[in-house]
Amino acid sequence: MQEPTFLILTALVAGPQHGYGVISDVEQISAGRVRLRAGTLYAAFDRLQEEGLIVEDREEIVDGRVRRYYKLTDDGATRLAAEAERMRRHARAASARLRAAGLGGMA
Amino acid sequence: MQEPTFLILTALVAGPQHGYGVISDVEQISAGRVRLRAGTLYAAFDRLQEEGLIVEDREEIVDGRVRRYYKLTDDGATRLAAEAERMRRHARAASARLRAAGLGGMA
DNA sequence: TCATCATATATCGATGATCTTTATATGGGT
DNA sequence: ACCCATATAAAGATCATCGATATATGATGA
Repeated sequence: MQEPTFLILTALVAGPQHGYGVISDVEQISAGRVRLRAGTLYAAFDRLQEEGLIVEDREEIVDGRVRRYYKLTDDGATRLAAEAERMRRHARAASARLRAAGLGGMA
Repeated sequence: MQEPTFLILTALVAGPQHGYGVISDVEQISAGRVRLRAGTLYAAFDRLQEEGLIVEDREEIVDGRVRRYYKLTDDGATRLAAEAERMRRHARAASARLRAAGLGGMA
């Protein structure tokens, strides 16, 4: 699972959100470092729904525009937890080795 | 940076290694979970050398077969440290939210 | 008022990067 | 005769990026 996908799932843990809500949330989560493109997001929505990790929650009409909300499924939460664990393990392995080698820009 | 690339760099922190050495090392680092394909590896070697994150170290001939060793550059180590930090941050954000929501398969 | 511009929202298609799959080549060990 | 270690290459898949389009409302300004 790549970074944008991971962050989209993370955003949805906090409750159902629509496209643009996810975009701003991800920007916050990543401290402004990850700015999702609309194309990336909506393609990911389709794919994740296909995989059963998210589902459409509801639609609202606000100022004449549709807002489509998606929410995380149980499978989605389980999957996200597994991915987080995997990332933590890999990050730990890398840092341990960098420390052992006295390298690694921890200036 | 995707997972295979990250793990290849991690493997090289421990010192210069050749293709098949990296494959076994990555298998160890990831506790058997990530098994690099030859195609993935050699393509990544080319790309990472292009980017200046690794360099060719030396060649050996063992039993008539070439072994080409690569090693991490300083840029490579810095980059790996940054990626590890980024992953840790994202993993932490996801876990915090999952915990707050009482979800997340931490059975 | 009317035209224009910006904003929020969603959609689509082309392109690009990275990984997977599969096949090929070679020399030594069993 | 076959398997293993090692490297290379090409086709295909997946996912992300980039850039464009569409629509309705709100804001700006002549």
